[in-house]
Amino acid sequence: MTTRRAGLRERKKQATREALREAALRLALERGPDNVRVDDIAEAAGVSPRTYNNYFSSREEAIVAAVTAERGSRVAAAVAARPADVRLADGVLDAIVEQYTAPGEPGRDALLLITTSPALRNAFLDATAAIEHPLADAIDDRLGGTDPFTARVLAASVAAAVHVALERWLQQAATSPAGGGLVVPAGSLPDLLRTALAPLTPALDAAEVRPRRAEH
Amino acid sequence: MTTRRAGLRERKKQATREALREAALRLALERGPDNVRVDDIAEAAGVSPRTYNNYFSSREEAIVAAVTAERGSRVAAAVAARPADVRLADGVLDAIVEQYTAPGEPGRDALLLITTSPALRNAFLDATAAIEHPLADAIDDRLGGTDPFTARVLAASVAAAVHVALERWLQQAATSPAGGGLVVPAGSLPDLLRTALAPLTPALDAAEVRPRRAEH
DNA sequence: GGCGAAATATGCGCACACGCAAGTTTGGAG
DNA sequence: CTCCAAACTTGCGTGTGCGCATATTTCGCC
Repeated sequence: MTTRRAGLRERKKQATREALREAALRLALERGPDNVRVDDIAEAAGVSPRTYNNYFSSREEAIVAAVTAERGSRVAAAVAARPADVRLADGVLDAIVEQYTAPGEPGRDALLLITTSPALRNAFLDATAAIEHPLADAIDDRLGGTDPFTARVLAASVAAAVHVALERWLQQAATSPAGGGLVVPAGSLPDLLRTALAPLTPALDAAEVRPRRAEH
Repeated sequence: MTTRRAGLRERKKQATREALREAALRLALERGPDNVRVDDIAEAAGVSPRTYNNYFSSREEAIVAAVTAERGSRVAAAVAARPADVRLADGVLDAIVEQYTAPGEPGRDALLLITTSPALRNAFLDATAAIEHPLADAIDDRLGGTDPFTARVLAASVAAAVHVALERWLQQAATSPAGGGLVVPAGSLPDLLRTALAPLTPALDAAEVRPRRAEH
């Protein structure tokens, strides 16, 4: 068929996964997050309720996934795409900021929706952990012969910093419900991300400069 | 009464919380983790099943809490107790290693139990997040006039590194009994913690040396 | 010492997450 | 083409997490 690589199976899986994401987000947007049951999402996607939980382990996960899907691989690709002569810290920072400031077309009102419900906020924050493994691989590639464990720790730290930044962002986004204006004027997300990642710069630099064993 | 501080309410809360922890761990040890229902734990602690979920939000949390309780405040206190002239990085590292290598009397077989069940492993790893806030406060105290946000990020990174170390430790603890194929260097938990925290040393040093605003 | 407000404990009900054991589909080997 | 094994889906049953309304306990205050 039109598919090049062997994998009709895999295509179907990705299709249902995306169908579930889209259905979950659409229903949550048009009815509000609390008026959507998993059965509704499953039905809208044309699968059994049980199958839903084979793809997502919580009700909020599918909604959030519509926004955060592929964020991990995107960040990893962005890091890998930086020219080899830029500092690792800069590359990582730019890649992160780039991915988190380009929510694309469908993401604007979706993010507003997420701000609404505490459960969705937590799910959104948890989704940050998904960048850890791809980012670890990307960092490991950059560091060449260094211990992969170090890359792993650095990636986890970056993810943790992003988590803190997003937490702060959501927090002040929720606390500023003044006029009800959907616009969140306060500290911009890029600034928050830069500020949160700044303290890690020395660690990333050190890992890059000293490719040998850590220290005695 | 014998209580000094105002708080009979608080005392009772702590009492039931500890009763739940202890009951959960005891039952899990004598019957195996899968043969313990929340109703059993609640009954053993003398409270309603509903009340259990006012204290712990999952079945595993109580069992794990019996081992990890107060770990956050312990770490924070240990950091605060270091003499003022030692480097922050060293202080944090020593405090962490100290707390995670002194599981005390009741912890040995409990940790073995946790190794058994994947659900318990995850709960144990999630419990690592509890050190973030206390540690952030402790680091903030050390850094004096610096931006608290930086301390927050550093604490989150440390917690993430500890998480990675524990993950690796549990993983090889679970894989080792079966043939022990791929044995990794640095088998002991203290070594793993030191190795995981080492890459963050430059970040902690930099935060300590430059107490003024971040940059630019 | 007693009283009103706040915090906590409990019962009820619902939706959810997931293990298990079928049925159903896919990919490949002969 | 056929058939088998592996992967995926589905229905069922159970235990669980938690919102809500209510009863009970604790605290501050006079």
